[in-house]
Amino acid sequence: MPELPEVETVRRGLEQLIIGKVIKQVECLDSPKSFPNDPIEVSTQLIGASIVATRRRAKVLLIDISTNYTLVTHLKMTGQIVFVKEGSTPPLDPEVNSESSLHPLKLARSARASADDGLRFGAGHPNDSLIGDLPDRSTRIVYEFTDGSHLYFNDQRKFGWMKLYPTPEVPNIDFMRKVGPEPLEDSLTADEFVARVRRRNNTTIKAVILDQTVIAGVGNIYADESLWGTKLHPATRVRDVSDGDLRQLLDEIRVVMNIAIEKGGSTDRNYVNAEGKKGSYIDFARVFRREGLDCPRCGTIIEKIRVAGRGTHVCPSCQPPSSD
DNA sequence: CACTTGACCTGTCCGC
DNA sequence: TGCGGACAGGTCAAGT
Repeated sequence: MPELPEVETVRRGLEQLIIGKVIKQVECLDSPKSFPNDPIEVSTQLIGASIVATRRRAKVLLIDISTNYTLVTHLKMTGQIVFVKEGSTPPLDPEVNSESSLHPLKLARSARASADDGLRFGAGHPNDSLIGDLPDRSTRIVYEFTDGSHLYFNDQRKFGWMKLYPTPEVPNIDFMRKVGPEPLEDSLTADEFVARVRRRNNTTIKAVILDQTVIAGVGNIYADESLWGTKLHPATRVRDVSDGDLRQLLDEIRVVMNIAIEKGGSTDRNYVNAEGKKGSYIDFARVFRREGLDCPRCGTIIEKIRVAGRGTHVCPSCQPPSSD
């Protein structure tokens, strides 16, 4: 699901693909929730304007427009932003939106997941003629640029949203005011991280690092991965975690996120980058979605439990539960 | 106030 | 084969 590394991958892709392009038309194919702005304001501020920059804060993507407005986007769980060149076949990996019949685990573990796409292609999709074609059933908003290329905002589950704000107002958006520091910026020191986590001494360590007001951008995948790296059980209360372990946890968050950005993010089910391609971090994951498989560190079978209301993956040997 | 749970959605998988 | 229910998880609102 789009967490910090996935959103950053999309941002970098868009930076190469849409800077300078001029918007010719905007079409909203869905309820106002996907695009709750006044349509007249949207067309006034967007039509004829050009894309000047792409930014990211936490899991929020920011696309700056020449009219001093910014498209603020949250992909939530199943959102995608896909760029398609004029006249080119849309590159969206067909199995991503067509919900292949394969179990995600088998998909993730398949050594050559892409090699047999062709077979799954015809067999799995309900409508072969629409395979990989955009817009599709999940498309919410379509931007057409003057050169004939398109940008699609897709979201199967409609949790995501895209909203237009005057650029100077972006820092005043409620979420932006409350969100915690960026984990990959040097300005976040280990001391500050420990202090922020310690404010929530009575809850579980996993719930705390998922809290966007404590630290930005950590979601379920990288929470499980970084806790495994620190050998901390996700249900451990913060008060039972040492300062040293908290410092190491920040290091692990940084390590897994940097690797994930290198790998182009994690595609569990729906995530694709700005060119419609899947990320490969999931193949390097050490616990996430690996229940029933061997822990890569000690060989113990990885278990799936529930912590902070989320599916949670742990090695019961490396990450023993605290006695509490 | 601190913390947990449910709602928002759609599609898939599993058991009966 | 069909059907109901559990599940997936980012964030906010409501509840304890």
